[in-house]
This record gives sequence, C-alpha cells and structure tokens, in this order.
Amino acid sequence: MVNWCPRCSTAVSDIEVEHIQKKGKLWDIKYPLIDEDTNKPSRNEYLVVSTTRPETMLGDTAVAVNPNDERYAGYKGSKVYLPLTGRKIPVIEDGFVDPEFGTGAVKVTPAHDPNDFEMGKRHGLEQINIFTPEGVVNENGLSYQGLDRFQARKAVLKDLKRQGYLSGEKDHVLSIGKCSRCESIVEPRISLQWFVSTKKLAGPALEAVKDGRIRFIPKKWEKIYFDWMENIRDWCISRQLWWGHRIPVYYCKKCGEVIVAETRPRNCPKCAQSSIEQDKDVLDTWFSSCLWPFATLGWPKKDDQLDYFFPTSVLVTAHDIIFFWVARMIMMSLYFMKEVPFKEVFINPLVNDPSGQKMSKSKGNVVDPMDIIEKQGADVLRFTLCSLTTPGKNLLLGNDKIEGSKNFANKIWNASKFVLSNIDKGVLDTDIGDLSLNLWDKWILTRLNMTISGVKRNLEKYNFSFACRMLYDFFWSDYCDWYIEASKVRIYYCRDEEDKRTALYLLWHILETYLRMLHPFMPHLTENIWQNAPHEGESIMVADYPQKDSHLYHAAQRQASVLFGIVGQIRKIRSELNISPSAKIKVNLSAKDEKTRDLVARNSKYLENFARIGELTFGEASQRGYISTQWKDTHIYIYILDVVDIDLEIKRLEDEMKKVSLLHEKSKKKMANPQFLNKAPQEVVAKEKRKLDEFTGKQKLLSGQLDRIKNIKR
RNA sequence: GGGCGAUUAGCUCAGCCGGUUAGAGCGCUGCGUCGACAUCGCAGAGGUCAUUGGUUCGAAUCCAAUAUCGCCCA
Repeated sequence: MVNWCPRCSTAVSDIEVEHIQKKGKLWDIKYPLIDEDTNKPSRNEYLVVSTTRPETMLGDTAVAVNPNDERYAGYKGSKVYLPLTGRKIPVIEDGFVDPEFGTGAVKVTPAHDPNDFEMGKRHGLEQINIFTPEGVVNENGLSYQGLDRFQARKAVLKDLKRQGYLSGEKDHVLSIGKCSRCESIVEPRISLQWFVSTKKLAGPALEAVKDGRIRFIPKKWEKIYFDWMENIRDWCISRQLWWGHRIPVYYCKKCGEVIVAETRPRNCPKCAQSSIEQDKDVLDTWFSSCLWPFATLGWPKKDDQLDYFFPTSVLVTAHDIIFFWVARMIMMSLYFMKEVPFKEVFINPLVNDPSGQKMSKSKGNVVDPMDIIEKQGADVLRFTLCSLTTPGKNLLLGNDKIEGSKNFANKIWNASKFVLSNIDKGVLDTDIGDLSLNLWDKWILTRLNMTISGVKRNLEKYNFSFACRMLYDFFWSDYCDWYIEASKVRIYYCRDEEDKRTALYLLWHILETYLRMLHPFMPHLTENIWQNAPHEGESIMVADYPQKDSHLYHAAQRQASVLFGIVGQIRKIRSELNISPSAKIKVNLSAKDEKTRDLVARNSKYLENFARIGELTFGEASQRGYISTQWKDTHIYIYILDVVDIDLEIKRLEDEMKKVSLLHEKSKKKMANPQFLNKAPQEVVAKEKRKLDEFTGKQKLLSGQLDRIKNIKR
C-alpha cells in the first residue's frame, strides 16, 4: 500500500505526505446483522460502525471489534449486511481496534486504509479497490461509478440517510495527509511499487553521526536525525511521472523474469527470449539526489574527480531537507562508497517572509532574491543573509535589515571615496616599518587585528552573524567614527608632513586589508573599490585573506579608551545642557596621574576636534563658572556660565546622582555580604570592590558639584 | 498522542559552559548640514530577560512545573 496522489497520478513516499489536523465529521452507520435462519438482514439487530470516510464502505469486506470489548462479545463469526451494496461481510475481532473510538466497531476497507490493509492481511480478507488512479469511483462502486471521492461521499451519505442506515453525525478532528507537491488529499492505494529496504542502510548512517564522523552544526539537529533514523520506514521510490531517471528494471514478456541491469539486456537470461520491456516508472528524484555526492563525479568509475571531491568537508543546507536529502546521502554514500559523504553538516536557518511565515508558492509570500538583487544589489542581499545567520531555526528577511546592509555598503563606499581621494601614489612609496606610528595608528592596527582574528574564529564556528557584526562594527565605529575623524586633524591641520603621510598610509592600509576581509561577504563592492585603490595582484578574489598580525598595542588600546571616555563625557554634557554643536566651549582637564596628563596634552588637537573645544587648558582651573565631571581619574571642567541654563545642569546632576546611588547601593550590599566575600572568586570580589570605590567617588563628586552650582544660582 | 524548540527594549533578534551598569539594528526623542557619507553625525529615552518555584553567596544564563506560540513525527 502506498500514498497515492490522485492529481499527480503517482505514488509518493511517506515523508512527502504532510499531515494536517482538520475539522471533519464522524458518521455512525448501521450495518444490520444477518439473521442466521433466514440469511437475510435483520430488521432490528445491527452493529453501528463509526467512520470518517463513509464512501469507502463500498469497498468494505469486514466489520471489526476489539476482542476485549464486552459490548461485542459473541459477534465474532456473525455476518452483517453492507448497506447500498447487497453484500454480506463478516464480523472479525482484532486487537488493533480502539474501543474508545466511536462506537468501538469499525468498518474494514483493506484496499483503502493502511491499518485496514494490515488487518485484512491478518484475517485473509478480500481487497476491493473502488477507485481509479484519479480518485474516481470505478466499476466496483456500483451505481456510484464515475463520481469522484468527494461527490461519492455526499451521494453515499444521502442514500444511507434516505434508507435509514445513518444513525449519527458529529464533529471530529482528524488528521489528513496532503501531497507535499500539490496539496491534494493523498489516497492510500494498493499498487505494485519498488521500495528501498532502509533498515540495513540506517544502521551505519546512524553510527556515523553518533561516533562523530559526521557533525551537525548546530548540534541540536542530530536529535532530529537520530529520531528519524531510528524509526525509519521502507522507502517507496517508484514514481509514475515523466521526469526522473527511468527505473533500471526489465521484464521478460515471455516468462516474466525480472532483470535489474545498467543497460537493456538483449535476451532474457532465463528463457533467452528477446521480448523485453523496461519498467515504465521513474525513480523518486530524491533517490537520484541522494546519489549526488558520488554519482556526479563519474561513479561507479573511480577517476580523479571522484577521488578528489569525495568525501567533501561540509554540506550547507536547511533543516527542512535533513530527511529528504542529508540523511539519504549519508546512507547511500556509506552503502556504495563505504565512506561518509561529508564531515560537517551546517544547517542554516530557513528564510521566512518578513512576518515569519514559511515561504510557499501557494501562499504567494515568496521573496524572490532576484528582486532584491535588482533593487538593492547582490552584496546587500548576501551581507543581509549572512548577518541573519544565527543558530536559530528561522530567519526573517525583512526590509529594514536589507536597508541596514544597504546603508552599510553606502558607508563603505563613501569612506573609501574619502580615503582614495586623499591619497596619492607617493604616499604609498614607503613601508609600514619606516613610519612612526602614533596612538591612533597603533590603536586602529590593534583593532584591525582583533577583528581579523574575531572574524576568523566566528567563521570557523559557522557563526556568520557574529562575523558580520564584527566587520560592521569595526568599519563603522572604529574606522569611520574614530580613525578617519582623527586622521582629518592630521591631514587638514597638521604641519607635520611625516605625520600626515603616516595617516594617509594607514588609512589606505587599513582599508585595503579590510576590503580583503570583507570580500567574501560583499564581493562586488569590495572588488570595485579595491581595483580603484593601490593594490597588488589581479583581483581581490584571489588576494590573500588577511592574517592576524601578532603585534598588538595594548597600551594604545588603554590610552585610546581614556580619550574616548573623556570625549564621551564632554559630548554627553554638551547634549544634556543643550549646548549648540557649533558652539566651541572652554574646557580644562586635570589628572592626578602624570601619564594621563601627558596623554591628554599630547592629544589636545584631537580632543578639541572630537568635542568641539575652542580653548583647552590643563592643570587646576579656577572653578568659577565651570562645572566638572570625571572620567576615570581625569577631572573635566567645562565652562558653562553664560552658555547654559543652570536649572538644566541641576537637573542633570540630580538625575546622575540617582543613577549612581542605585548602583552604589547594590554594590555596597554585595560587599557587605560575608557569604559573597568568602565564596566568590577573589577576582570577582576585587572587581566589585573597585566598582564600589568608583561609585563612592562619583557620589562625593556629584554632591560637591550640586552644592557649588546651587551657590552659583544664589 | 510522541518529540523538539522558542518566550529578552515598540519591532526583529544577539547574549545563555552562572558574577557586565543586559546589548545590536530598525523605530522613537532632542540637537545638528564641521571639506566621505542626511543612505549621515552627536546625544538620549526605552527592559522586574513569559510566570511560579528550586539550586547557588550570586540566575536572563542551571533545574522543575505552568502558560502561550512554533516546528517535526504519528
């Protein structure tokens, strides 16, 4: 018995049938008992059977009850009259019958239900097929011949009702199988088909994943794979379609011998007759597909291609075809090649529509990648998909994500334009080793290195989303927001030609390296820019992928973060106090630590530029008219008299005070807990102590400021 | 009916081998056109991490139950 699609007019395998829950009806039908004496239907004794498919009664050959069901004890061996047909069918007992279902008595239709088919075999029942391959009632369906399945149901019900055989009807949720290709309701059908016996194939395939020769990423999919392999069923591979590989089976018309051969035999090996015909059916395309890892490489000939490309390293696919394809490739490779076809299976998320629905042609919500490429570009699509590739099961391809990638591409384009328009060939006639790098250069080189290793690490883990994130953040936040901005100071205002040259060289160097790193994610854009930039080599496609440089400037990292912090504090205050972005303010910085003082002084030009400072002074300032804030141990004084509204500043300080007090409270509580001090690791405690000190300091500072500013107001 | 997974900012999602002031993008608010970029810049608001219990000095993170949703298999 196979799953038959009446619309496609072919058999389909179990996994090509999609089961859905649907509201339907459960009908009760009276089957009158045959009076033993008269051999005629009794008028008042009958069995009531429950069914969801009344039309199939035309093919009933028994009524079954559970042997333990006392209600029906003693009916075994009796016969009942099958309404509408005039046939008499036996009552049988079978443990499969669920006494809880309907009335506990079921009709048995061995030709049209898989369970009934099994039951029929157990009890030697006749199989009466009542449908044509198209799902229309055939000559066995008496007067109903010519009606399709659904019309036949209506007609049968109508007649049963008229003749008084219908005794009940109620709502019932049933599971129906639909053809995954066309959504027609699948019809169980008895027919002769080729099957693959799967049990023997499944064992080694299960083993290969269990012992780690094949690894699923993410690992959770292994469970799904195991579950299927452990409960695998034989696979119907014949299809009555015109596409696909013709089944290599031949029949001798004379003696009926079955011959399996690569090429058509001339004569029957048994009776030597030449009248031979090939099986008309074709193979399930998934059967052909699962031979793909080796059949595409010349197999069964063992040539160089096969040797080189089989087995391969990784299969990238989505979870919806783990059974259809992945599992079967593994089975077949192990069977024919005695080897796994690939070592890793990376399961990427399924691309859903923007509202999270699975894309399907019938729903009409399919996003055509070509449309996105047309409108936004291939790089944008590619980067978007990569950045959405997280270990999850689905990803939503939404417009705002695509928009984000487009903006990113635009950012790269513009930044490159800036760099390329400023450098000239002479700038690059130098070697990085000859340049005297400043803080910014060392910092960006270090960030570049960290990004290179981070991207590599995440690619190795198939964490594409993270890799994209690092690429995005490095370029936008580090390179554009800070390094390019810092370089403007050197290019536009600096008198030091050497320093300017260094900046330009580094701008190019970082960009060129970055382009090579980004290339797999945005191939066209990077190639275009790279070709317009000084470079070595034919194409970025074959250029080396950036490698991590072991030299990391940790001191530069720390120093840069101090400068970023100071700039951040000033910008925050400017914004909170509504100081116009165009207003150049007076700032004084003082730090206890000499190194910090030195750092800040050396970078005054940059600080002025980043924080829009008109006059920057160092050392203790007169505090009149200034407000102060702090970053680490650097005190920042900003002249606000005449610039801002004092009340705004009071509010700002009070808000800040609230936040800090909350944190202080939390930290203090932790440090007061002896359990925490005893049991937590030393470094965690030390860290907490540092935090508490910081919060305490801040609180003191803020309350001092509040006092002062309130004085100014008075 | 069996199994798997999810539930974190308005939205889409990271984080989850326990200790961060819980992050990003989009959206939102305020300010802004300084010689790459308004497809932009600066700053900000917004979360009792579904609920309830448990383990722990400490839970978004580990365990259990509940609820809701999704998927797979019968």
